Amino acid sequence: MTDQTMTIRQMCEDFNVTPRTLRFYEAKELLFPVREGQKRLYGKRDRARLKLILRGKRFGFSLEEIRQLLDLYYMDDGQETQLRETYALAQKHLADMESQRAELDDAIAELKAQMDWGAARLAQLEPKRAAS
Amino acid sequence: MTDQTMTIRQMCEDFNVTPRTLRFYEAKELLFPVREGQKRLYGKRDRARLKLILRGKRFGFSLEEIRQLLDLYYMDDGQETQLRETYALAQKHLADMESQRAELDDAIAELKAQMDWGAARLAQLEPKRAAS
DNA sequence: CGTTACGTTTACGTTCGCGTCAAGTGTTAG
DNA sequence: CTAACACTTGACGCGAACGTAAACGTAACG
Repeated sequence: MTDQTMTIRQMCEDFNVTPRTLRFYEAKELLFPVREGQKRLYGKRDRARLKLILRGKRFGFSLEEIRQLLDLYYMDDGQETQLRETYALAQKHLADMESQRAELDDAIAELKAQMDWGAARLAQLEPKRAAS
Repeated sequence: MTDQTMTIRQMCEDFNVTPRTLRFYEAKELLFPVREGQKRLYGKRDRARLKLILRGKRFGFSLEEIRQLLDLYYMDDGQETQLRETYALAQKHLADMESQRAELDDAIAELKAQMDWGAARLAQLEPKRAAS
């Protein structure tokens, strides 16, 4: 574990996932840990990617969608065509995320309204400490 | 299809789902269409519930979680204990959704930054119309 | 009266995202 | 040397959320 690399265990603890999950992501070509002998070593790049993977999952993206998006974050060279495609893909995802944000705001507002209504009913059901 | 009820087909078209999906939700006790003979008839209540179901799905909630949450939106009577439990559950979901919103904002900001960087590289790669 | 259209139930199949053994390969501690 | 431990690669299993095919009901249309 020279440099800033870490073993699979450390990764699991840091990100609260299982080894199975990390190997699964590797099989799906989402992560590319270096091999030292037979062991996997995860570097800074892998940690950044994993962070994005887990975030993407929270937003309901599939691992395959995430895999394609990850390319956007790691294009140092990249041909122009590739760059354009990835850029277009990112635009779609951005639009998706923003509409998702709008929906989420609506849902939050509705849920709050419902909860206010529920709170009112609870207060009405229990007027014990009304004279405090 | 008297009153304001609709058949399974109309529901499918309105909400862009398959009949299989609606029957599946019914089997999971998320929807309760009335029966006219052997056919299902979906009313206003079912449409409202389906809307909430699909919304919940977009935010990564499982059907089982959604089923429990739906009770909050349809409690006309409800015992106090039940009401309290549902209220507590709703609080957790609200917290979850708000943290999700925060994450989403971050992700959107990051993605935008990446896209700006990508746009700059694209402009640099193609300075054809530089003298316009 | 046939067939076309829409509905039904039953039941097995599929994809995703891992969990869970099973069995093998180093590497270190005693 | 051996036992323990960490890591590895299969391979099968599993729950969620449907898809899909088979077989049947029934109502209307020509």
